[in-house]
Amino acid sequence: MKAMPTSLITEGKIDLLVIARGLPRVEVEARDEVLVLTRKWRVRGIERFHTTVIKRFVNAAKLAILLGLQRSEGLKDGTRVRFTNTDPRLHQMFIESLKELGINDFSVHAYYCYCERCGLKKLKDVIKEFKKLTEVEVKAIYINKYAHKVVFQTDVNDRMLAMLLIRAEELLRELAAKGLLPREIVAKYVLGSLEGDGCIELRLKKSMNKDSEKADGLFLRISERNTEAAADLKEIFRRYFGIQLHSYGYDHIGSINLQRALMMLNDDIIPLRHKNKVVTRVMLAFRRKGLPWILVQLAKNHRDNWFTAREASKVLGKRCNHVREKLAALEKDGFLTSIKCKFSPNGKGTPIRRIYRLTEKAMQIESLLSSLPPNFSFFRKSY
DNA sequence: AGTGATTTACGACAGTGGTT
DNA sequence: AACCACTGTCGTAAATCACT
Repeated sequence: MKAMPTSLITEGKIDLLVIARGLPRVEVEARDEVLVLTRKWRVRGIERFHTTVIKRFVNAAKLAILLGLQRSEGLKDGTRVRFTNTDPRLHQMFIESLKELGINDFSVHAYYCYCERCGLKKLKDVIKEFKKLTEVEVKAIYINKYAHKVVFQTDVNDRMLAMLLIRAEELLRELAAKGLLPREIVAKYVLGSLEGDGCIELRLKKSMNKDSEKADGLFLRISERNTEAAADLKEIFRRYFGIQLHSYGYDHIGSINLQRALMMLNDDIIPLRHKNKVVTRVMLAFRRKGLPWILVQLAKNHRDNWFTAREASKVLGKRCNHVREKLAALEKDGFLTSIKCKFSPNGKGTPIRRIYRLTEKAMQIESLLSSLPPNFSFFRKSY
C-alpha cells in the first residue's frame, strides 16, 4: 500500500505555519524562511507581548522524532517545553531536533542521590557525557535521594513553543492513526515515543543447557494514560507495523513475532536501550536455523537469482518437500516471489517448474542481518 | 501474562522578580 | 500588595523492574 501524499508534508518538509495558525491567542507572521509568533496579554490594562522566531519549513523526520519524544517524555501542560530522562542520548535527540526548529536557548538541570554507594564519579562522568553529546551546560544539580541514575531535565522556557509542539504532536498522531502519513515519518514518531515510554521485554525459556535457551516471546509495552493518545498509538501500531496491542490499565502490550521484529529493526524503530534484546531474539532464531538463517543462506547462495526448490533444499539441508512448504510460507510473507516456467533441460521430470527469487524485502532484511556483529557472544545478556 | 516492589519522571507547587 | 510570567524544587503517581 502506498502512502498517500498529504498537504502537510512536501518534499520531506513540514510547513509549521499550518500548525502555528491554529494556536489560540497567538499572532503568526509568516515570512519566507521563518515564522514570527507573538502572544499578547494585558497586565492591568497595559499590553505586553512576547515573540518567538522559529524556522518555517522543517525536516519532517526530525520533527516526527521530536514529537514522539514530546509524547512520551515531554511536559504536556503547555507552559514550557520540558524533557525529563536519564539518558543523555535522548536529550541529544531532543535538543538536536529543537535546533532544527531554530531553537537554541536550553536550560538543563540534573538530579542526583549523592549517596555514598553511588559516589561522585558517576555524576561527573554522566555530566561530562551530557555536555559532550548535547553541547549544553548543566545549570544546576539538585539532590534527589532516589536518583541513583542522574536525571536530566532539558527546558525551553517558551509557552508558545510548548503549545506549538503539543498541537503538532496531536495533529501528527491523528493523521498517522488514519494512515495518512508516509511510513518513514511514522516510524520516526514511533521511535521517539518508544525511546521515551516504550519497553521491550524479551522472555526466554529457562533451560538446563545454557546454549539451548529458547525465545519465549518478545513483547512491546507502551505506557500511555491519555486515552486518545493510547487509542491512536494502538491504531498506528496495528496499521503500520501489524502489532496488535492489548490494554491493561495504562499499559498496552502486544507480542512481536520474529518477522515483525525484523521489520522493526529494519524500520529502525527499536529504542536504543532495547535493541540488544531484539537482536538477541533474532540471533536465537538464527542459531536454531529459523527465518534469519534461511534468508542468509538463500541470499548467500542465490543472491537475486532464481532458484528451484531442489536447489534450496541443498542449501538448507532439508528434504525437498519440507523446503517446498517453507518456500510457500516465505512467499506468503513476502520474502519470496515465484513464477512457473518451462524448464526441462534433459527431458526428465515435469516441464513446468516453479522457481523462486528473494524479494526486495528479503534482501533488505538480509543486509540488516549481515550488518549485525557476527560475534554472537556480544549479544549474550549482560547481567 | 499477572503481580508486587522499586525508583524514576511527571506534574504540582513554590519562589522570584517585574509591573502597576 | 496584587498580579503575572517565568523558573526552580520537590512529592508521588506512574513507569519499569523482578519474579513467578
